[in-house]
Amino acid sequence: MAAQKVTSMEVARLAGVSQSAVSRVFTPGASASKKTIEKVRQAAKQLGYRPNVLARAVVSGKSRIIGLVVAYLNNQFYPEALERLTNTLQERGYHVMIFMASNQAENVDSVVEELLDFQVDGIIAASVALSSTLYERCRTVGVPMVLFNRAQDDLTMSSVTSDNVAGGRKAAEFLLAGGHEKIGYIAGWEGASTQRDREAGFVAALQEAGVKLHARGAGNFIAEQAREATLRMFASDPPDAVFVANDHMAISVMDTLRFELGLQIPADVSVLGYDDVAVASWPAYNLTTIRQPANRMVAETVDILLSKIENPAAAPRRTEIDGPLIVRGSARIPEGWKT
Amino acid sequence: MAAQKVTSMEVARLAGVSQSAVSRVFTPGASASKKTIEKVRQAAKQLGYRPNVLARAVVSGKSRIIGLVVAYLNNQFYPEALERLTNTLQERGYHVMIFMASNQAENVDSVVEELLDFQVDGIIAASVALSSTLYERCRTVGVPMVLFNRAQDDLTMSSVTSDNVAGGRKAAEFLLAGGHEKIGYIAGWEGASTQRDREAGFVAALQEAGVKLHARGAGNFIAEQAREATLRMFASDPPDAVFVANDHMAISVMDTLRFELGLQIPADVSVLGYDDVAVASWPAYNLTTIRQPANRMVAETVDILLSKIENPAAAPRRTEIDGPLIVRGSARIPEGWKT
DNA sequence: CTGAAAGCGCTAACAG
DNA sequence: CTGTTAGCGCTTTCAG
Repeated sequence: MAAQKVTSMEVARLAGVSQSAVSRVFTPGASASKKTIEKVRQAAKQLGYRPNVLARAVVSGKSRIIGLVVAYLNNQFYPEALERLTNTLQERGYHVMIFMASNQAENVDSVVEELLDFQVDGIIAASVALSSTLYERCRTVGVPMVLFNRAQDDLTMSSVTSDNVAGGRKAAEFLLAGGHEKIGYIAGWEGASTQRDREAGFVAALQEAGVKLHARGAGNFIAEQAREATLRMFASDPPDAVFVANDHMAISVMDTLRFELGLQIPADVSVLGYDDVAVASWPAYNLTTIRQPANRMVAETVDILLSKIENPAAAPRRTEIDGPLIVRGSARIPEGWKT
Repeated sequence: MAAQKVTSMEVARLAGVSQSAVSRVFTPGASASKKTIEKVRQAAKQLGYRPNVLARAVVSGKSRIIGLVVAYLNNQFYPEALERLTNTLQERGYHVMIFMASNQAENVDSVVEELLDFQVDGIIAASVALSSTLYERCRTVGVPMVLFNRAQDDLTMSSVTSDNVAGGRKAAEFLLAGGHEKIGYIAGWEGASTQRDREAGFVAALQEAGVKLHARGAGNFIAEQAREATLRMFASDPPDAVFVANDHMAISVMDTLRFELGLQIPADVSVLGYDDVAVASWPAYNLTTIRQPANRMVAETVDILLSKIENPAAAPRRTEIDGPLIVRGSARIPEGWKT
């Protein structure tokens, strides 16, 4: 029966070396003679010793823990991103502590405080907004943070998003090219920069073509609210095309259109989404959408965060990754549309 | 500008008390005079002090970190469970460190070792199998573990699942009552107890009715493999009903049946799933399925784990939670079927 | 390269 | 109730 909890001291005793020798053997950047390493490894294995990373963190000041704050997981984009994020960080020798937070700013703030208590080396805030005082706090404490899939006005804050304005434009151009004239928009949560940017790009492109938004509803990024907004929007003078702020809602909009209102897609109405989550490609939906390149967004997020951890003086980066329009069958395809 | 990292010592100095007094004020079970508490709180606020929970963990031996090991997040059941798990634990004052692991046992093992390095107070293994040596290791180290949505033969291992055998039976009874005669089954990953139990219950109930399985395919819990299995199964002498080991695959099966094979559901073939994830209720699928009560499963999991943490002598619990059949439209409804 | 010694930030007896 | 004194398990100078 192995001991309850083996310390470096016990290993040292068995190996006949000092405790600090043991420490060195298990510290990446340290040096020890081949013989010592051998003896220590041997003793460690025999005892089943593994360093206590918490104690290490206390003295070294590096916990190698990354705090991840995330709001909702029912939008498929997040589980996907979360999985990649965790894997990538794991590969780089970091570990993820996860915190759920609703979008209420106060909640996010208190949650980040708890996170700081764990001496996290960095924070990834996925799709949540946080107060500037809280951000300020992270900065003075010296914990870097990057916003994932959300941006804030503060230019000192690093963030990674897709190019939402450009994405919104692409949606408009596609609908316009398809000959649509009555174009509606179903918005996400108004507090989100992603929502605002997508809409801004969309409306701007419409305007440049001399078309004004035919109808607007708010779905708040919530499926049921998107359904209600759809019902309202189609009650009278319905649009012939709808751009929905994300796929999660777009799916709900399609269901409502087809199964509650008996409309054909895209014969009666075209639907466009944003994200390209897995379900968008399922034949039952076959949703035309703007892809958010989750893998690249994750890679970039991790890059920014780790380089800031390794070099606190690094300048903040605000990355916007361009995502392509994925043409499927939920929206009329303009004649001669080139891939 | 607040200091970089404030220690209890600095607070003590400012408040004019000893360092241990500060500790006491911030330790739940400790006592201090009203005056001391007041002074300390005041000084702490002024300095922006918060206790370093890592240091606390080192000395107290309690990290209040729970390690969560999870394999895949693309099956919607897991994000849902993960969200609840995290929230519940958060409310109870614990925090979740998340580890992704593929189903390869070696991978799971190494990941659990890393987890142990963080001195986690407990482990939740969601849908992964781990070697008995690793489990043994957790036990000697004194870290309780509970299996979520998976069980193992070892009776000393706590686990929480739905009643998969009963669920399998319910599926069979419903199909039988619907008058189906050629009944197929699409299996999940054979290494999973959930898969085995669902199939066992299903086949047993069929057998008792004198019906034998018409066809069997393996989908491995992976959507694409379920599609291929479906194609194979329907190539010749197709069944008139299929029970699929989980919703994730059932969705894929439905897509294949309708869009690749041009079959009507349930007119040509009935489909039954297992889990009742969110998408099952979407009108585009409207999948009849056995519900896994995620909320109750999570509550039970947390209960078992925390009681084992608080009282290490607690006996292991193996809970199987009964889940109802949710009748929707993907399978023929037997005449006079009562809810 | 190696051991001794100091110390990370905090909790937990222990006297007073 | 409070301050003093030991540590927790580990990293990191500092001599040798």
